[in-house]
Amino acid sequence: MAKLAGVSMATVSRALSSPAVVREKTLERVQSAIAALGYVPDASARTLASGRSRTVGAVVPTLDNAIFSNAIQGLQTTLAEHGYQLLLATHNYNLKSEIAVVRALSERAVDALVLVGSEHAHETFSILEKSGIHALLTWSLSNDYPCIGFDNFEIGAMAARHLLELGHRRFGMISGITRHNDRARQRVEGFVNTLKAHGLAPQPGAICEQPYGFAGGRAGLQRLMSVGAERPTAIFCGNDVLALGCLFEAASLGIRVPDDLSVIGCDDLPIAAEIAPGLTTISLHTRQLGELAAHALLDWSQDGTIPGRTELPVSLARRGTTGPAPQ
Amino acid sequence: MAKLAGVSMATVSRALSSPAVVREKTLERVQSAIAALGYVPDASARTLASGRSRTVGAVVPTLDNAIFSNAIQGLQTTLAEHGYQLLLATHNYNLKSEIAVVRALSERAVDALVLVGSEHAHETFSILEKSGIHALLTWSLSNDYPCIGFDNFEIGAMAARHLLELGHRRFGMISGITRHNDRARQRVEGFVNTLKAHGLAPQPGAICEQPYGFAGGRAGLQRLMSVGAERPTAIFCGNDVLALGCLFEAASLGIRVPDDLSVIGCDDLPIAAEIAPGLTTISLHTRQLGELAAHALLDWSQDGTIPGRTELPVSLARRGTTGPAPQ
DNA sequence: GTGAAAGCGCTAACAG
DNA sequence: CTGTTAGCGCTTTCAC
Repeated sequence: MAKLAGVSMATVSRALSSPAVVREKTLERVQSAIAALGYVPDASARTLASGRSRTVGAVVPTLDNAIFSNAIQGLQTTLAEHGYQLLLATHNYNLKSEIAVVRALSERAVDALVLVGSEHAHETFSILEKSGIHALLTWSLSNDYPCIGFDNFEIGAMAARHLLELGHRRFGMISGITRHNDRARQRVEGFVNTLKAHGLAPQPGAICEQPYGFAGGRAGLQRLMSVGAERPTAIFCGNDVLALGCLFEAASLGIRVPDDLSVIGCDDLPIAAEIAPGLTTISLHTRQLGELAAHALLDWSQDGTIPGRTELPVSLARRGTTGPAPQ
Repeated sequence: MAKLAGVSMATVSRALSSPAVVREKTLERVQSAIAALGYVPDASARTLASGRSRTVGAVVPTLDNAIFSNAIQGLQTTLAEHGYQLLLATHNYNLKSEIAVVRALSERAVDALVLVGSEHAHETFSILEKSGIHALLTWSLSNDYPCIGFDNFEIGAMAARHLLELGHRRFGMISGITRHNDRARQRVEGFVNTLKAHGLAPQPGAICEQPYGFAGGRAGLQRLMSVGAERPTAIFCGNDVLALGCLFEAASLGIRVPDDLSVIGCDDLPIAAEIAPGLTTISLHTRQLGELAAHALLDWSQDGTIPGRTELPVSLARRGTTGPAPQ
């Protein structure tokens, strides 16, 4: 024991967790003993005895999507700065996996958990309640739980307004898979409802769901262009990767953007600014979301401050791939 | 206690960790009691008592680079399938941060740790030794530690050979920052040494280090094109993001690829296949690296099988942005 | 300010 | 196959 340095284990413990409460001289002796012995405290013992693990869990759909890995990067970095570690898990948009993963993390005695979206299995919520783990929802807004996210309905509405202002009248949308994904669903709703409000409800078949990836964006454009005479002159893509795929396919098909077709995405990935013409897209600041989430969780588990509902701003970025309606 | 279901806590423990060793009837009773009570085992207590946490740590430079987030995705998914959790940390290419983070994870009693690259601070290695934590190096190959990675020297050599075969004689390279990054450094060495072996040592100034990002690739091309008359006809970029930035800048500058300039990257990101012409690049299979690492760690901490040195294949993908030397 | 003692909830021999 | 008995290494009252 490091208390071969003349003090009791209780004092060592205090020297480590609340240095302010031990006399300066004692503190020094403890610290040099620690250095000499190469002593490393055991987190599992600390957790067991104190009930706090200084670890937070995060469950995201996948890290293959840059928006999530960026947010996790921000979350982890901020947590680490405050002595917290990150237990990370993914569920690949599978509700069962999410339940399993949340259960696994809850056993790990995480001090708090961040989830993506507001739609989760009943069981997920009940595990959280029973274990009393603080949960923070991200990306979406919720009235029932602490959350920090975007108004996804507004994102869709914003895209619609932009396109309407440019004079378009025939619209298409390439959405991500909406099943078990409230973000994707709300973007569709925001887009469609806004068009409807202008008496321009999109035709059946004009809303096309595609799996995440460039291939999805390509397939989406093919579908939307094959509906006959009433081809859309403007397409809203639920995220930038679909938008990029759509753009690549347009190039393959010889469709000029934005002359023949306007395309707008969402996320504002770094590459959106690099391609020519720059992709019109909606900025989200996902990195910041991760950092804010970290601070909210830190405050929650340290001071007991329950986070409220934080809405992050969204805004239109660039206007390269959208332009006036043809003719 | 769940042993209100008629058995001792020891039996509950066995029912959970080695179900094969308890009688079927007893097992059932325990399980229904568990379900009824909503009992959730406490991982910190299990860890403290057993000395195993069923948690592995991973330390990567950053998640903002898709190659790392892909590998982590593979690692985490595979670990979860076997009941293991992932503690994730990043260091942003900062040696001090890495030490801090490795220390933090070692306190968390991780059963094993995965690191990126073979170059680390002495202190990092000594923490690992003292704590006896199993460490697996990834991305690079090592003769001293268990590892699973790529031959980064060969990657540079492969790029050089490809360009030499196309008849190029004046070369440039846009490398990632080589300080504290053995992968980047070895790629440079492989490239340069191979050229030297053919009597075609690149001029001073032809090897240009740039920070990761599209901007780095753009700046790199500007630098290489401003060296005067002896402009390179072929450029090897240390990774695809730099290569893409280089390509974007070439487009801005009116340099035709591959007619005026050949560009080759490394990583084979999904977008490499989508842009036109497809980016010539070297495939790495980082997802697989993550999965293999998971299996290696699982075997190591469960059966004690010490992983050896695994070299993952690399190969040339596509030939869109490279072509014969001009003239 | 500091020490002594009582666990935190589980696993791991050891009997039986 | 199952119960009993010790701790795992720390935090935390409670006295001093």
